[in-house]
Amino acid sequence: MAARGRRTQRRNQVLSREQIIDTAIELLDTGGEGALTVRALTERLATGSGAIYHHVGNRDELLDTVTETVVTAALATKPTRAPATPEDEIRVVALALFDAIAAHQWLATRLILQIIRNPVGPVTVGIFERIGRQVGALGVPRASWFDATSALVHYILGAVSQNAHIDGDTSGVDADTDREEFFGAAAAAWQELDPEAYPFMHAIIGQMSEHDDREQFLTGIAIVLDGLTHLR
Amino acid sequence: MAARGRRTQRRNQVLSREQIIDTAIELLDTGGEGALTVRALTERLATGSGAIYHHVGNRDELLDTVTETVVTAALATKPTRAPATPEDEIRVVALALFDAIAAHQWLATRLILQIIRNPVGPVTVGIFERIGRQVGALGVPRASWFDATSALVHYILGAVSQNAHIDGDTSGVDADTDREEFFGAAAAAWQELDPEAYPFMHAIIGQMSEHDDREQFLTGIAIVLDGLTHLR
DNA sequence: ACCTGAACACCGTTCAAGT
DNA sequence: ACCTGAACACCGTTCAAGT
Repeated sequence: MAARGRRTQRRNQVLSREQIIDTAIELLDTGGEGALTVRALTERLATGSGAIYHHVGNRDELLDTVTETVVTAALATKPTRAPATPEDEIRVVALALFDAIAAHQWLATRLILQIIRNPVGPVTVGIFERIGRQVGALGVPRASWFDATSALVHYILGAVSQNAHIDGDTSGVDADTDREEFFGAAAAAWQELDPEAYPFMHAIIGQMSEHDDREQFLTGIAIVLDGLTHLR
Repeated sequence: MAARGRRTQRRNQVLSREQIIDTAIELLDTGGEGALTVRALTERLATGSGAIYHHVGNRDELLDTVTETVVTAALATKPTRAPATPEDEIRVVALALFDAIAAHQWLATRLILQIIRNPVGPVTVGIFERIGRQVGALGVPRASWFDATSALVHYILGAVSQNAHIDGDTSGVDADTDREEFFGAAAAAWQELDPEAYPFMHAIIGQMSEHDDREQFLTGIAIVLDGLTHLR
């Protein structure tokens, strides 16, 4: 937002960091990580590669910035109804991440990568702080705050990543391989498994084809929250 | 193992799939994903690129195969003492994955990527089946098996991924940036945060620098297991 | 300060040719 | 069947040169 004021100050700046970030997101959403090339950026933005490097320094840095932008935006959107309980607020944050990854399939891997590489970065810290506050309000004793928050965050990120479905590189085929088809194929593949070697898989095929990702995600959160109450 | 018999049959096969996989793991462990190039492989194995493509078809396929190999091996190692309870067995599986990722930092992202892209692959199915059986033994009602197992697996994979620490590309600096230094830096970074904006982060700095990853991981599992009992 | 675009080093992958 | 290695198309990144 500070940059917006600057733009007019600096008269006619042709290319801006925000523009690069925005087109990068477009490219990523359309064709996955493989589609974000410096050349594709220069083409869309009608510039030279040097111009891009002048603004973002690095492809990897750009990817991190983009991830940060998307996650921050997701966490910032206010829910329609103000959350009434700490549990509600945790669900709001969790679902925001869930939806962000559903909207941007490339985000799952990038988010994890960023958290691994930069555990003190704004993304990690932002999520932790947001969830952590509720853990206190939940009645978890102070000595267990870190453990409790870690458990929640780890679950959320794990679940959310697994739910990214569909190829990260959407280059190959139709992007309309939609969820029904997807789960149908999965159920069919499970059916193929040797029932002697995989009795459990066979036992849950029915639940698999009926289940709803979002609901299952919320059930998982409920399970973890429930476990947290015993830390009291 | 079937291939070993074939090796003698086919007389003097110079290059084998296993060899390629093994050197790939070496390269990955040493220098991260960036170090696994076809050229590096041809050099170490003293062949041409065509030879490698004759055996593995694809860099990406190789990466998947390697991931599968490492995960399968990790899941196959028998614990010193046979697990007595379903909870024990779950911990055994979870810690096996934990240790595998600690030993191969590149594994975290690759594992997630594989699970996203191929949710019916042997890796995903293997982990699910292994954990799922215990969930039944735990007394979770059949109708909740899928939800319960998902919660556990998602937590495990989330937690385990976050604990990969240190750069995926170990190219840049010394790989000996060891954990003490790492957590020291993290704690210091948290200290820098604005206490007004990040009260929770400040509240847990102490726990952060004292905590043990492995123990925290087990605590998390205990929390989820505890939550599962309420599904009865 | 901001941008251009040629040049460089390095990729994954293919393929005609060899054994 | 298995391997060689040159060739191709495509990367990210740099940098002298322009405005």
